[in-house]
Amino acid sequence: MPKIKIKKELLHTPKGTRDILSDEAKNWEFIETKAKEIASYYGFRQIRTPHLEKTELFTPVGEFTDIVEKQMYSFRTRGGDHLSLRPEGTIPIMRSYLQHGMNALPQPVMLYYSGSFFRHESPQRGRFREFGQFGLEMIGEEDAIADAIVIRVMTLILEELGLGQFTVHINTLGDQECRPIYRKELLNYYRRKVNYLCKDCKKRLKTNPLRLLDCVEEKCIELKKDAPQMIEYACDACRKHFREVFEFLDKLQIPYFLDHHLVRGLDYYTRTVFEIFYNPPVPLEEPKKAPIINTDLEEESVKTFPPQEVPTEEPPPMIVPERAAPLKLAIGSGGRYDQLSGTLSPKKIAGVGGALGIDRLVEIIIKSKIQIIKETHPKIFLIQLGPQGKQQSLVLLEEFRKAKMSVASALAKDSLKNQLRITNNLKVQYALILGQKEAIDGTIIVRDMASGAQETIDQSKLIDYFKKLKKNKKY
RNA sequence: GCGUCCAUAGCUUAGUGGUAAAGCACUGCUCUGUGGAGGCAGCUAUGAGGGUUCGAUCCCCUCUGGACGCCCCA
Repeated sequence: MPKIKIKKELLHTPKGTRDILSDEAKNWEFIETKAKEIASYYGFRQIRTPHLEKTELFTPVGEFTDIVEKQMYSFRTRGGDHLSLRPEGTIPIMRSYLQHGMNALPQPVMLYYSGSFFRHESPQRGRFREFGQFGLEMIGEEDAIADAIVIRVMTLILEELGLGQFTVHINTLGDQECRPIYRKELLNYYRRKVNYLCKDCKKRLKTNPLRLLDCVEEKCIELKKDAPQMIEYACDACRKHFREVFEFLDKLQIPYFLDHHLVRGLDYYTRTVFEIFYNPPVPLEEPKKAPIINTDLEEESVKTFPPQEVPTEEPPPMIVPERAAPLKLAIGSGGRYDQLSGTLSPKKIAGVGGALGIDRLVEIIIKSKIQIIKETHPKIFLIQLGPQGKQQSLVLLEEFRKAKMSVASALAKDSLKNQLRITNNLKVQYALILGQKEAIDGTIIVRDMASGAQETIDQSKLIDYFKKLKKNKKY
């Protein structure tokens, strides 16, 4: 045999992507199943859109956002079309809504989706180039109750997964009417201080002034303190909408946090925006000192919005140990996008949605050792010996399947010892032994693995035998 | 895009300027039809490419990949 030169680098998933192996995949499946179940209960129905869309479709994400600027997987097809792997879920769904005239359906149209999204970024904790999201969209409803329902269902999913320790950060970005006014104010404020801004923020001033608010440079944080806040400039309608949203959240006892500096990376958002953070019960590292940003936020939120009381269950004071990264990662986010449809069609369609990052949920579940999936062992294992035993075992397995009983086997193995070892490793309760002799006699040996007791019975009575055991809760 | 650290078998780790050791796992045998143990055997690695050197897995550079942070985001 000539030696083959093996390209080892081929045996590696592309950067930022990974295989989800069986054990982890169980968690994915569990999360997705749970999420679908809850979303369906609330009236959301599934939608599956292509992983590929026309590149241009995503421009409403924002011309100067990183996503559009440099994170999209875009390419030209052989036919000359410009396509992209979808970097987010909302726009394709809005496209679908418009394409299929869903405005003719009873409104709002409530949809959920689950699948992969793609962004070309440098990978790090909780960030991959292909990542999973479970998302909800409620299209065709302007009322604040829609915002609340989206948040309710998302948080309910978290609770049901045993991840009840979260805080919803929420803010309003105003609408077409009031945001430009606010933007202007913000610009006025910062223009006078342009020399004190960091390099990035000087750029932001031109491209996306709202982003100035979440800069983490010390000098910018300092300036932010006195910066005008959106809520002060929100028009009456936006103000009312925002108040209604967190009145609903109060009612639902969802721990939230008015974060006046929350702005999102996607330009199409209007009014409500939110991000959900997970707060582990026990921080991985003790916080050395309270981070400036958060104490600062907390005071402001109370001060700025007295009309409603902050929920009695005070959101945990966002302890963000400086070095414990997991806490900083949003596990879900979303917002309202009443203007989005306007960029794609003449129709004005309101909408609100949000998505959970499945990769991050899985990570939390694994790290915090939350047992969501019971380990399941097969209860019965079929051992076969000899050619006839092997043949007959195929027949028996099929009978078990029809009877809806699950039976494990290792048909490729030949030695009894080997198969028994596997049976034992799988912690199986009963082994069935079907050898040449039994195959000819039409019998089979049932072995209780715990006691080692065996009895020989007719194959024809096998299913009934186990049905009876099951009835008596013997396994 | 930037920064810090990292790279030895499927996994977890040793080790040395003279081509590598162990545990776990896996496969088989011991034992043509009765498991968990033991024994024996087998398998598999210095991420890629350059440089320094008589000689590099070890020192240097580049690349690739990873972890973490920044930016940004789920």
